[in-house]
Amino acid sequence: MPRSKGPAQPPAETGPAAARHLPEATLVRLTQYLRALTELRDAGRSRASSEVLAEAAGVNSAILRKDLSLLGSYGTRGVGYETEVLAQRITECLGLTHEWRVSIIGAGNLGRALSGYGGFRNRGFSVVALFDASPDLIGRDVNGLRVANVAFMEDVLTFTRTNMAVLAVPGPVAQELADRVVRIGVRSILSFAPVVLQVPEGVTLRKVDLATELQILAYHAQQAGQTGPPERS
Amino acid sequence: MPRSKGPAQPPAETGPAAARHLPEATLVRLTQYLRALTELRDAGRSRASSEVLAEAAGVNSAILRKDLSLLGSYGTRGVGYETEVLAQRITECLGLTHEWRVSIIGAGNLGRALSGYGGFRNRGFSVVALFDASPDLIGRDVNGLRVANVAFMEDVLTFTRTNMAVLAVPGPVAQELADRVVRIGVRSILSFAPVVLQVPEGVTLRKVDLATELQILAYHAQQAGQTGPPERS
DNA sequence: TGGTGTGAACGGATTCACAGCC
DNA sequence: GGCTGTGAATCCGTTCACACCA
Repeated sequence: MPRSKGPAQPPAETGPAAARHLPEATLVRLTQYLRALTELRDAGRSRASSEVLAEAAGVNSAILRKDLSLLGSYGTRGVGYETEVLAQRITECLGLTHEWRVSIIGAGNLGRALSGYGGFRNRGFSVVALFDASPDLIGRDVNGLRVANVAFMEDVLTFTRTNMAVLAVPGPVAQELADRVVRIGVRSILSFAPVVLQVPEGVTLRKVDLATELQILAYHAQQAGQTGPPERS
Repeated sequence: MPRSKGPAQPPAETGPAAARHLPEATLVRLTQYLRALTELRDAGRSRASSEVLAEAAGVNSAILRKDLSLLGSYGTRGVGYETEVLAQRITECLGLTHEWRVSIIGAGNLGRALSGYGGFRNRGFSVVALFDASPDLIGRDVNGLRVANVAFMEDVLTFTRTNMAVLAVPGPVAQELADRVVRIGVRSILSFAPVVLQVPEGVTLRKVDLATELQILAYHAQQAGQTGPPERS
């Protein structure tokens, strides 16, 4: 791949829909800015400075300005940012302008919790299917969705035009299900299974691991000498 | 706080329990190595090279060796690492040698899912209490735990000697509950609430945000031009 | 010979500081 | 005067390459 390191990218297109490749760390923060902007707007503020916005998003203002500058110039010097305009711009950049159809694989405790999570529908995501292998669950109604038999997953994924899959299944079956989901053409997967998953190039996989989170907390607590219970009553 | 930038830390202690401050990125990987080591050991392998171990953990071997070198010299040149010894060493570094007592605040879908998650108990974490504010849930049995009234949270946190709290509550009440948990002396919090939380210095807060994860997937999918449903049948 | 441990090079992300614009 | 947008400096983490050792 001839990726020259010359600073002069071919001009290509400098239109308002630019912002080719955003760093991962910036992406995470953009979602936080988006939430903060929505809150500010709902609170009636049509403008906000980088300082105010950064405070609401829980970051410092320098990195916020740096991040936003990657999307183009959407602020006004001496004034600040228009919450509505900026929120729209970020929404566009993140690819949230149309609905994403999410299927959740696994209707155990976690899968059911996810299917009922309100934060999805508010932000451009529709949960369109929920699968399980257990006869006790198949056919049951969960948050307005009928649990489908994972044996027929391919058909349902196709029928519902699923383009994102969430794996909420036990570790031992996660790889097999990931393979099936990928084979049918889904290229975005969020996995809660505590195992290493292999996916082919072109498929985006993100992982959330609850045990990892607690282990990291344990490390910091131990570092701070908090090996025992809190000593205050 | 006079944090000098001089490179020469006072020698202090160079014993086997060293490893003062590990970078955050390394911590995340250490938990993955630990899982991989446990799997390898359970599969009967008492030794593994950095190459094998890295493969099992889903990282490259250079960074693995770099990470492990921060814990001291626990490998043998020309041979590899003893899975048992190394697992023990990592466990020790992460502060997992004694049990951590976790309380889950919020017994909605997510809270119930977390309370039943087997990955905790296996790794040195005990779920000791589960709270909610809803009369419909208080007193009910969930995964062997009786849902406690959040109004009496302070008493129960003290009684159970809770030293880690998991917030699985709606955004609007998360800050208030975080404040109460901190006030009683808990210094490690894992939050699933989609809001920015303020905690005082000395308290470690980690956040998991499901909507953020999906939004980042959406960005990558859009980048790859997958705006529509998969086109394969 | 094979594989660890590590200095050095590299690259990416954050912070600083200020020029430029409203 | 105030605030954005951004080069420059800095910090941190990853990759490379190889000295060193069982």
